[in-house]
Amino acid sequence: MPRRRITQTDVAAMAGVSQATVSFVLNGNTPAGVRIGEETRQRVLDAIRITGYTANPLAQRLAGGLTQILGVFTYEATFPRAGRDFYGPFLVGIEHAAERLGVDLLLFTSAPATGGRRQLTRDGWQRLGVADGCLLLGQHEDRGELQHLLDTNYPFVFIGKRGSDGGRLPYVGADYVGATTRQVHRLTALGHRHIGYIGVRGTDQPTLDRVEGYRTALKAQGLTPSFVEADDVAAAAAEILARSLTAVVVAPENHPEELADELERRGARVPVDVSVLLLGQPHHPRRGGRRWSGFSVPREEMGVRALYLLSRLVADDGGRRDREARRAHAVPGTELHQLLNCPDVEGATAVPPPSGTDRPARVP
Amino acid sequence: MPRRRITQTDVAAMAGVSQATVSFVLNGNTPAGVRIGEETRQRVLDAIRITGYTANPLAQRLAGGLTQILGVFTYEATFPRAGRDFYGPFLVGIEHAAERLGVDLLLFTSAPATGGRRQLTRDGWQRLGVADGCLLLGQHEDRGELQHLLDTNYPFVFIGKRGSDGGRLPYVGADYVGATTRQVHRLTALGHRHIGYIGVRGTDQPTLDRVEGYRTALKAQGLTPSFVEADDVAAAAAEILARSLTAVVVAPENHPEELADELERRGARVPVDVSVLLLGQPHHPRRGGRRWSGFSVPREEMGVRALYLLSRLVADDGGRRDREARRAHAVPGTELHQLLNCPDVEGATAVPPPSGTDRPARVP
DNA sequence: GCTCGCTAATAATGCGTATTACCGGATTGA
DNA sequence: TCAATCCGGTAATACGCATTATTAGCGAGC
Repeated sequence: MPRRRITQTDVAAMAGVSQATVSFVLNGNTPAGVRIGEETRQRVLDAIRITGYTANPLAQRLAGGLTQILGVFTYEATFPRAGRDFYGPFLVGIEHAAERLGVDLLLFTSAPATGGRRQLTRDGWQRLGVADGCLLLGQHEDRGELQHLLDTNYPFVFIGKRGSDGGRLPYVGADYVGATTRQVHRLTALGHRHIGYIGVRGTDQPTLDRVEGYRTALKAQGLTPSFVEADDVAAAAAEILARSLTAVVVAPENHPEELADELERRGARVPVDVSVLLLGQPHHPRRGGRRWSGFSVPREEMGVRALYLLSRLVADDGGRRDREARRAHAVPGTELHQLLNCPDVEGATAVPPPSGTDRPARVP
Repeated sequence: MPRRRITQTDVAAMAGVSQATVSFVLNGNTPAGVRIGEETRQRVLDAIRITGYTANPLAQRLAGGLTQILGVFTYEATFPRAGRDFYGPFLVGIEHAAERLGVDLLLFTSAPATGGRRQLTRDGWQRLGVADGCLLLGQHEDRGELQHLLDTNYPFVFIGKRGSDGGRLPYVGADYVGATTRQVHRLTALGHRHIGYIGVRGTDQPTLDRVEGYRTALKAQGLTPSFVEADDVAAAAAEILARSLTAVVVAPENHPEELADELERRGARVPVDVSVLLLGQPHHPRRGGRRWSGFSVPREEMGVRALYLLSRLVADDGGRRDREARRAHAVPGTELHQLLNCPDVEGATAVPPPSGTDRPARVP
């Protein structure tokens, strides 16, 4: 009952040629010494049309070709059962790009999860091989794994800026430094002089970048940084008031909602007494919650760009010929390291400081 | 530079045996006539451990095995750029199940989209072959495509009940009939006697089921159905008031939010004057919008069950031996047709009818 | 007559695995 | 002693495709 699928051999039989001829016609390739007459070519093409033949991606790959499948590996669950949907927006972009590229997406959901984090173990390496290349999303990174990726020359692209040894790791990231800098400038333009940074200074790249942006912007304005590294919101709020800060910037993972609540509980209105700029989108938008001012991370666009970049890396790698002519002229949008702009979000949590504390820098 | 991956031949060389022996040891299979000594077996296993060998899924599949990849085909974009995220909840469940099954997911994003709908054309058939089986999500269905699926004996499972010719199509659906029936009973229990059904009666399965549930429940109560098939909310609202309905049931795609607004604009308060039960989750939950009463579709659970079912179909199909002993005792949770319960949502849009119109059926 | 050079293909091989067919030596049965 | 049986494996092949090496035919030039 399960009738075999049409193969090149079937097509060949129908056209009265050899399987190899069919392969040549399909690929348009006539590698040095092989010629196919126009008449035969047409016969083959007709046979293909009639039988509705399509290549078997697996066999192609096994024979050294490409599957037209691109992989997506997430270090955490791609679609979390609980908690915020972090990867969703990326996938929207990734899928869109995949559609345009005519490529299927392979989600590596089988990777063994150790302690909630997926590992790219040896078991996983073989599975990667099904795809022509792979997108890596998530903060976690394992030196050994990355080295192996580089060693085997397997095409991959990180989503999210890679700082350490970033030179060799292709990525598409968000410009947290620039965006954070701009947020501080928004505040100083409103007249703020005492601007704090809320949150523990972790070692993940986004945090490092936010801190750098904050530092840079304050220095440019001749102001002194004020880091509030409290463990809980209550302590943070107390510290903000103790230091008489009129504005703070805070990353989404540092509980801005709760912080604002805590501030108001202590009599400081947001934003009238304290402006709050959010360095990214809120994690758990509340129903009827605040409309945060700050910036947004272009996740969808990152997904698109990352897949395009990956696609190009695959193409470069797949076409083993003429390696030199490659980066003769860099194709725009396919640089190995891309930092996308994070557009400002107007919102409603940034206003001039209360009079009597700071003064607007310039009165219109 | 791109060092070859470890193959069975490499392992064989290290263990001093033939490639075939390695294959036998790996599969535990000793197909009638082949015997492997315990000592050799251990040597092979050691070699596997040392080299970190893992099977290449492509080669396995090509040789008639399984890839441990399951496909997901959506007739519309899986992750829509705009509009509601319909498939998301399903994917949460699907991914979770995939993780447990140790299986990767292949998203068929490359299928050519004609007029916004993906087609499963001949071009797609070959690509399907990469996966051991496939999940189909979306309302659209093409007779020819389905017939082909059945003919080729390719394992697949629909998400969403399949009515027409449903007998042969495996699916995991939601019990819209039962859930809708229950909603009407909720209303009658509150004392409503004039209950309308809002929305054009489409031919898609969920709508058919909702209408059936509505009909059944009303008949059981000795009440007469009242279908409001207006094109726009204004007309619908007018009709509701003209017919003096005290409660309506409405599917999420029929703009319940706008309908409620329109009713209140005309002086009828929701739910005081008109109770509204939502037959499913709202499509575009508003910030600070109503907390709808009604039921919810267990999409996540549907995803889980569907993938489990698919996995079983694949296993049945893959183990070509002893076909008969198969459904000797049906494994629970793997019936070919599954209808999942849609739990009630309490909400705040269902109250007893205003006194003077209807009376509570029973006063406590 | 024989080689050279060109056209138009085909035969053969490899990719990594599963599987079938076969084989060589040792032990047993008569 | 010779065949039958059993043990422990190997060789060969197929899967569907890409690619390299090779072949057959034919007209021209020496």
